Amino acid sequence: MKTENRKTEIVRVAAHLFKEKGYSAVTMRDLAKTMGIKAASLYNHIESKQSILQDIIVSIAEEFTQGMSSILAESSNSIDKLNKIISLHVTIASKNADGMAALNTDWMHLEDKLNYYLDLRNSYEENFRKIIQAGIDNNEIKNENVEVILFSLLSTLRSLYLWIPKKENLNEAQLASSLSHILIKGINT
Amino acid sequence: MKTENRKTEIVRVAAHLFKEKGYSAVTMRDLAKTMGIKAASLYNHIESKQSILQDIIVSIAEEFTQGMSSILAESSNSIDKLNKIISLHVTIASKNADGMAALNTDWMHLEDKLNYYLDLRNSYEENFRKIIQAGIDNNEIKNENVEVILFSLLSTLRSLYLWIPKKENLNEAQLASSLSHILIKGINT
DNA sequence: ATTCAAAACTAACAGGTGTTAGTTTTTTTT
DNA sequence: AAAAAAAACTAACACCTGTTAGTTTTGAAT
Repeated sequence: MKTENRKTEIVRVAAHLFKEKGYSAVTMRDLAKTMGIKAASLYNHIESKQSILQDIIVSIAEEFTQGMSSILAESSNSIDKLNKIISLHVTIASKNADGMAALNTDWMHLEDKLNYYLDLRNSYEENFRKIIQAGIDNNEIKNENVEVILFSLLSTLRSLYLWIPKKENLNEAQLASSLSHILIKGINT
Repeated sequence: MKTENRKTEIVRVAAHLFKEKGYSAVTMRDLAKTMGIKAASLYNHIESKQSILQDIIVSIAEEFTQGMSSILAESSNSIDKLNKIISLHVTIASKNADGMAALNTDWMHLEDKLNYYLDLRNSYEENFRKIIQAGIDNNEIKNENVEVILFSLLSTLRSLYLWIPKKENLNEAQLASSLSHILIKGINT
């Protein structure tokens, strides 16, 4: 059973460096040194620096897209959907905090895949917005400005990657539950 | 009356470029081209690229520190203090969204001033934490995990710079009010 | 033991980086 | 109009950047 091949390891280490200094400030020589090899050797495994960023961001973006798709397919009410979105973010950020950092702060350095990423992100936000609006329409959610609610929720959820690695004494279920109370009880009736 | 000297203009333009691509990805030649001059000419006005980042981040960090200090000096209750913190963030993010971007995403590229910045940030967070804890202690705020409340509020407030420039149809007072309802009504009793 | 592929290496490239030195042009002050 | 100050310029530096080409080492399969 092949567990983690060299390429996957490189991408994982790169994501960790990207989180600390950002994509542009991490050189291929930095990455190579952390891997214990020379920069040129990286190219036996990866195509380019850019392809590493693509791997990191696209895989996570697609994970969110698929998660949102599952949530929409379920016939639960709006608050249930929001709770599942919260869990989705907690799960992904817990599993891949480094990758989430790249997605949040380095997406603008995507080249070929930039438009693809932006399309996924816009779709995600639009679905999120519709869930909130539906909740307002059927009195599950207070009649506040939809954009402010969306922004407030997404800001918190998108920042989880910064915070989860520092608080290891809280497990995923506890965190999701606590966030649900704080975020949802604030906007429901 | 001297309005804006050349150095201030350079720092302002730099902050705008930093917001779009990040500190590391913006070159002095990029900055010079945007200013309509040659890169070497920048050095008649500024000391170094690093000094531009310092100017941007330190001035904002000190603005927050001073704002927090004023809020603490007032003898209002915890919810009042939180509302004033929200207004502080809305005001600063509205006035200087580009600078907020640098503070949020490029602080790790500070060299000499890194520790000073981190000290200010830690103090700010600690004061914020104490306000929340005091609110819990005297029953103004629900007895939820303080760290999760702090993280949730700060995440939203720190992300304002991303969002304010896109929604120009909402004025500062309306935004602060709307945020207060959404963020505070969720955590008070 | 030999073969073969995976993964490392050295050396180098073409162009980009922040910054300095010295000079010329432009603007302001007298 | 002359002098002084501010702000631009050209040219160059020492080093760093991602990446390629060609070669050697390593480790597993035959």
